[in-house]
Amino acid sequence: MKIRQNLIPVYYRLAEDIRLAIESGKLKDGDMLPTEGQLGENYGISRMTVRQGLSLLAEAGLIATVKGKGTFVTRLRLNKLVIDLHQNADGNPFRYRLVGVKLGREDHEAVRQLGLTAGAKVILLKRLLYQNEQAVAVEEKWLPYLRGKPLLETQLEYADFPEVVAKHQDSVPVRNDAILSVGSLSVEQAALLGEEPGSPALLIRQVIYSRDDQPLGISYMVCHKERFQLKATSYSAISR
Amino acid sequence: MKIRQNLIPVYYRLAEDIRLAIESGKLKDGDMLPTEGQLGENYGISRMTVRQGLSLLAEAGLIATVKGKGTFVTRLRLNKLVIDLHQNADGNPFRYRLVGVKLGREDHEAVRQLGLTAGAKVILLKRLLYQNEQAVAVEEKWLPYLRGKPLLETQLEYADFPEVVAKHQDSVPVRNDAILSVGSLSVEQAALLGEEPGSPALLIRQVIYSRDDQPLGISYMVCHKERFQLKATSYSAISR
DNA sequence: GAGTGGTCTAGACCACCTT
DNA sequence: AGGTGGTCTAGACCACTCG
Repeated sequence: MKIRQNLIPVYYRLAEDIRLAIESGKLKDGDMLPTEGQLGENYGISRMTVRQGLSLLAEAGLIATVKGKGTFVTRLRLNKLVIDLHQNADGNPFRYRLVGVKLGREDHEAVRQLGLTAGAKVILLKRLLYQNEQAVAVEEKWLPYLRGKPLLETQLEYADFPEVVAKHQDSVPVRNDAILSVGSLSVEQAALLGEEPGSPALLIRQVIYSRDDQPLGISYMVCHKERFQLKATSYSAISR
Repeated sequence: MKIRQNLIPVYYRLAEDIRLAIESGKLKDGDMLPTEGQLGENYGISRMTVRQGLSLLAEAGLIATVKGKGTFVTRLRLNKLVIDLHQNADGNPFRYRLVGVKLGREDHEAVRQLGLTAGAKVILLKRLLYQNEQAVAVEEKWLPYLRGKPLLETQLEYADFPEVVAKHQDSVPVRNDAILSVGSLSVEQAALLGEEPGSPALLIRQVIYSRDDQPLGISYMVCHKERFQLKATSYSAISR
């Protein structure tokens, strides 16, 4: 005879119990949890179900399992932060406006980094990022030109950089490496943002790679230093 | 009679097979995978084992399961990037050097944000971040003063901000919110970094919270614009 | 009602660690 | 040798979706 609480899975409640014990300080960094068998007995559930609960905590970085030894509380890694390039620090998403498309053999650092054979054509896209009718950043993207893979206007107005690359390429994008730094506005960028040329700006340089580490696209974002702030957080909830 | 390949778990090979199918383009965004039952038959394994493999892919963001409908390929979310404040863009970790400790009732934006009662004491720590014998950033940290929770010199020289907070506080730090922006060097900061006062710099403002959203510490990092670049990546491998 | 993923069981054997 | 987590089974019932 079994009584089943359908609303909340048992493994989830186990995970919540342990999470609260950790966050309240009852379980401290390095402490060993009861063994999976013991937890199963305590909750009257099978070991596989215990493991399902513990896997949630491990995913969130709250515990670490060591084969042959046990399961231990780990201090949260709060140095690892997640940024979402979709949105500004206030949580609002961006609008895009295309301000230029060029097709040809540009001479630019990005073109060389795309690793193209000499004379290959590249596409250069310039977009303005808007928020509340105000320009907040300029984005310049380089993509290798592929015949039979037209760029659709709608994509260019709405899709973000990884999405544009995904739609335009045959290869599947699997990685995006970015570097954040500080630079200054070019004359053209300053005009688009309504700022003084040379004034400081946040730079975000993205390179999107395929599985075999071929660069599929490069993006330079130049962000207005007051209107664009990047938010990053360590937040990692346990789900389900 | 069973033949067991001990080196690589079956669920892992299942996950790798599907991952390669996705990354090579054989399975496209939105495609439905075979059902869990079918995959189990194909590989001659039980459904729970299939699910274990699929959970790896779901964790990495390659697939999404929908109850009652099926399992579907999802385009990787390459907008979400992870930054590691432990290290510079070149992958080398930092060294810290304490350049000042103050205990008292400071008047600063950070103190108000700590939500302390009027007149409560705060600790102000100033550290220099070094790399290859070169100062790359200045860090200023505010913590509420707690009696009986001394700050150890060794921690201050080696631990990063979340670790210092964890050691000094009774409450458990559970979240770190950061904002990245562009600012300029104060006279003191410029002197420490050997730069001109007022020259642009990357600002990283971190606030560490407890479970009940109490701020436990605030950190301002001011980074030399050539010597300090932040690396961010979307990379998410499947493990085990 | 048929098909799907979600939860859960009560076992089994294995690999690893400690004593 | 005994304890731990890691892998895996062959079922079961549930909740959800769709025709």
